Amino acid sequence: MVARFRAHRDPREPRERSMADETPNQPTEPTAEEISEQKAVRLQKRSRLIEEASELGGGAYPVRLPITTTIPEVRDRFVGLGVDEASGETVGVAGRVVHLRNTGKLCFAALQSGDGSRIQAMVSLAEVGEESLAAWKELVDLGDHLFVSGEVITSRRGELSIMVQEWRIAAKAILPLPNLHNELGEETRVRSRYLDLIAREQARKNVIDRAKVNASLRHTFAGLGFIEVETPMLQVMHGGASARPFVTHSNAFDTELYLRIAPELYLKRAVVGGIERVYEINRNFRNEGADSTHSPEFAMLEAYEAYGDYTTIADLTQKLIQDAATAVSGSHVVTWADGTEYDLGGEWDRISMYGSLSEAIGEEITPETPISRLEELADAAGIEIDHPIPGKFVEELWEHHVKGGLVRPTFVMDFPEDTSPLVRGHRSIPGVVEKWDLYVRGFELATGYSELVDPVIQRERFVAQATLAAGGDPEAMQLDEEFLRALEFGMPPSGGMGMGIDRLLMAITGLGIRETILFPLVK
RNA sequence: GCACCUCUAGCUCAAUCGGCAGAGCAACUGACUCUUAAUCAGUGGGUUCAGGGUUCAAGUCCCUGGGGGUGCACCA
Repeated sequence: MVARFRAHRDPREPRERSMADETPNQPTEPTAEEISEQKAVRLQKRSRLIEEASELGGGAYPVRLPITTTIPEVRDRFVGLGVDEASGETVGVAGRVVHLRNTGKLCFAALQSGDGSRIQAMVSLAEVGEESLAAWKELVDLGDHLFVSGEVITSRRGELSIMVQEWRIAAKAILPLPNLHNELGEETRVRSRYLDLIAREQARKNVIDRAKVNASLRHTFAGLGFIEVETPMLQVMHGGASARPFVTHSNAFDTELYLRIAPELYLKRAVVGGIERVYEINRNFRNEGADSTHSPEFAMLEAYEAYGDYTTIADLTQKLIQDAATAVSGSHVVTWADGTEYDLGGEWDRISMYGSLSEAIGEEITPETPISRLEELADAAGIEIDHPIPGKFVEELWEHHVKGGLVRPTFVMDFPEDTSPLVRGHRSIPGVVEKWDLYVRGFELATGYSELVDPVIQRERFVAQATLAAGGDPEAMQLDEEFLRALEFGMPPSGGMGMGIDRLLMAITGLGIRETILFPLVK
């Protein structure tokens, strides 16, 4: 039997078999022994459907079906139907077979649509006749897409059903669906996300929530007069962040190109050009480690607001996130996948890094605190630091003493100057810069600045970075002469912000990063 | 990069001390006009991730490589 259908399926097979002896390393079609029993059976059914297309109507993969409505619509419309009632209305719907019970003269199938809603199809000998019923039993498998038309009724058990008058295979599945009663293993969920989407409500919800968040962000921006732009992802030189880039090659220009690590330098050019409220939502690529909160490619939001500063951009960030939370859960209180409720509402705390650290250790720490004292405090806390500069000690001490205690969303403001060389100095406090990090759910969700717009200082700092790059630091920025030239024409004072979209989803849904990405990179 | 855990049927998982490789669902044959993880009778299905080693005997122990996960380090 297997040999018979294979002749239909693959006419090249005899040739390949003879070639296999001469070139055993060439990839060949799987032999009959390599195809699983279940796949072989389904391939036979597929062949039969195609051969007998005229009799059965449509074959295995019809191009068009007389669909009149959707499964969720039917469920909605006939919600009031009682038990063992007939509606008198005929519909035609399609869905994937996720449950199948064939008894002697009455067969049942549950059809599932893409949103996960289901409806039962009942195939009765009395309605369709012997031939159609027999064909149903022989040809319909779990996992097939099926079209049915018939009257909407409820079964004796009260299940909303379609009493089938006509049915057709809408698309024959030749691989068996996974067992829907157990969750897929974690690896299969990620590698075969399409199966995860069929099997798991949460997987479908994740996709929809992400779309809601993206739509909400754009809606909020639009309401505030921000313009969305798209800037280069292939860049001649990488800049705007400290990170290792992916390198690729352009045949047309015969040059190395970098996948961008940040859109910052282009968005600032846009601000120079007069697009005073500008943002981009797109992918960044960083050739670094991957773990539960880092992905090599990740969606990033960057926004710049001319005549704003790091406080106005913090206001904007809070509104963007609160609106997104509302779009997903209907309020500022979100419910994570584990059932925890998390409140993103209200005005978020804005604490200063030095102030909160001082409070936590009961000792006044300022940019003037001598490095010897910082070293003692680090030793006491068991912190080791590779490149001992005062700001690094302050940041590490802050992470050790304060970070873990942040539960509510919190802006941590005013960072040490020596660890943030590319940020504008604070307007009134020497030694610190106008930068904040937003912590939500214990991780850094966004970062904002009063942007450095002085072209002379920017050039000095770029030169310093370029010196590092020349010295072999793979993360140091290159000197972007074109960007500096743009700044020299004058960039208005601006607030700027960057936020990881994947992390925003994590904050709203409580999921790991691989769950928030539909198709995460896997080897 | 380092350490630990893990990989078995289409899917989810068992397999005691190294001793015949199993279950549920799925599949196949048959019965059943209200099933919905149906029931009943019967049947088939395995390169135990790959390669090497130890042993009378390896899913199990050892080595090398690969995939996945977790922690640490690095990193925004």
